[in-house]
Amino acid sequence: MSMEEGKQYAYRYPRPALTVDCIVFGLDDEDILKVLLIQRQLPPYKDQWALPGGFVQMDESLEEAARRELQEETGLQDVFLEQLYTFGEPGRDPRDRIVSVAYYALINLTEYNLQAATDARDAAWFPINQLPPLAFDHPQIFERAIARLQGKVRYEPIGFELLPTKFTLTQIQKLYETILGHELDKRNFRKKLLKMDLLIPLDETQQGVAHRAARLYQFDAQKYQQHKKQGFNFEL
Amino acid sequence: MSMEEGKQYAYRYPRPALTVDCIVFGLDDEDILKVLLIQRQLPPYKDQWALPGGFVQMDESLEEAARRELQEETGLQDVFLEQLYTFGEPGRDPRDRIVSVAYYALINLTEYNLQAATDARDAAWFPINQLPPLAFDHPQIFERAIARLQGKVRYEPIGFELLPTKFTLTQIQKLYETILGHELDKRNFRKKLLKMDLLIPLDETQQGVAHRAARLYQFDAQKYQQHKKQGFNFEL
DNA sequence: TCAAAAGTGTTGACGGTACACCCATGT
DNA sequence: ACATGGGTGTACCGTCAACACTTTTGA
Repeated sequence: MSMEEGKQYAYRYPRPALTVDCIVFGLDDEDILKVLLIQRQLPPYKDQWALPGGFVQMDESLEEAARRELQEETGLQDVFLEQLYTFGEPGRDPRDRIVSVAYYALINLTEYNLQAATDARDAAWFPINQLPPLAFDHPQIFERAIARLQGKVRYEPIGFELLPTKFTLTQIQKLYETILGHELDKRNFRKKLLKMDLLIPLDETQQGVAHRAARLYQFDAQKYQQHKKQGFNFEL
Repeated sequence: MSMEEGKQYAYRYPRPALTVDCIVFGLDDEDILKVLLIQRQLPPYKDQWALPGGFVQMDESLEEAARRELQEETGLQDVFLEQLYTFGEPGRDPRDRIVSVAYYALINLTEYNLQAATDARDAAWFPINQLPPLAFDHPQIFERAIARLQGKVRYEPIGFELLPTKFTLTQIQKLYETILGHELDKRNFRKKLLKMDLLIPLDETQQGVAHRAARLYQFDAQKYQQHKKQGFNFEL
């Protein structure tokens, strides 16, 4: 069918509803990787947990819709947000034909005020390996998000989006171990990471630990952009 | 906005139309990488070239819609098909709000009868670096498809989907050179590829060439699946 | 002084890259 | 015999993986 015929078809026939769903990853104070879920208050799947999401409005782009949802749920703006995949099996919502464009977001929970999200009686953060049963096809969406995250942290420095601006090398190593699901060699990891020349060592150490305090670092996003233009490839 | 509120919203307010667009890559007799385009017969963008596509029906999944379109345009079934990205800027179609889920397909043009596609007065294959001006935001869709292809051929053996079942090593090298946009060293390329043990060398050579005939090989998809399960990673 | 994590180098194996010539075939 | 691509091996270098002990700090 050509687009022209299709256009007329579109007038005559019903259209699927279009939503966005967000998989919001956050790293908490204890360096645990968590996902934001909403407890449903109405059927179907009443009282079950689900990904935050909502309908796309006629005058906003898909990404704008996702950012709006995110803003409404967490109060956060300017976070890392990327389209993940579009889910459209006819039976995925029992009420109606609903196609959902999934986005995933990376935020760091330590530095911002997320009371709005965490205080809300119907929203909560769950460790990624202790999720409750999820509504709809949200388990599949979550699986795909994890897979994307695992793939992408290896060749793009998106892990830093989850960390506070100042972090220790151990923090980022633990984060990578959590995301990738296996342990990494400390010396090799540090060597590789530091050699990339993307971290600014600070004259500051972590505070309040009962052992030698680790040096803090900052990710140099500007330098990364420069290097990238010159063909440099981040890889861990 | 929660899903529940959204549901009611969905009843009261208009929905975007939902289409699929297909970027169909094919390798022709002369090992040129081409894309299938359709010439539009109605405004907007009348007489311009566009990606094949059409509206998603209420009872079919997104991938089913893409396969149906593909079947209608090329007559082909069981081809490699993967979701690429969903495009939903409000202004991308001047007539109406249309959100399009893009898929890309890989087919080999040498072995199948594509008269249906090529004979059609309004469909034609264009070399990927000699495209005519495209309608709508199709240039962006195409760009993203190329980028995906470039990324994916490096770590998944999808290049073979474009080749005939029997091919020479030079053929696949040229294909990689075309997709990646730079030349590769012949000896190193062969060494790496053959070491993976995924190619079955045949007792057959190419025919009708005015020089020494090259050996033909076949991709061993079954062996690839086995290796993959055991943690093997294709990489070129 | 103990516990707990920070920090630091070397070696051997492997894989990547660069590179040039002879061979087989058809015209 | 010539033109055209087919086919092959080696040497160097950089990167990765494995591995253990000393240092600092707070309790």
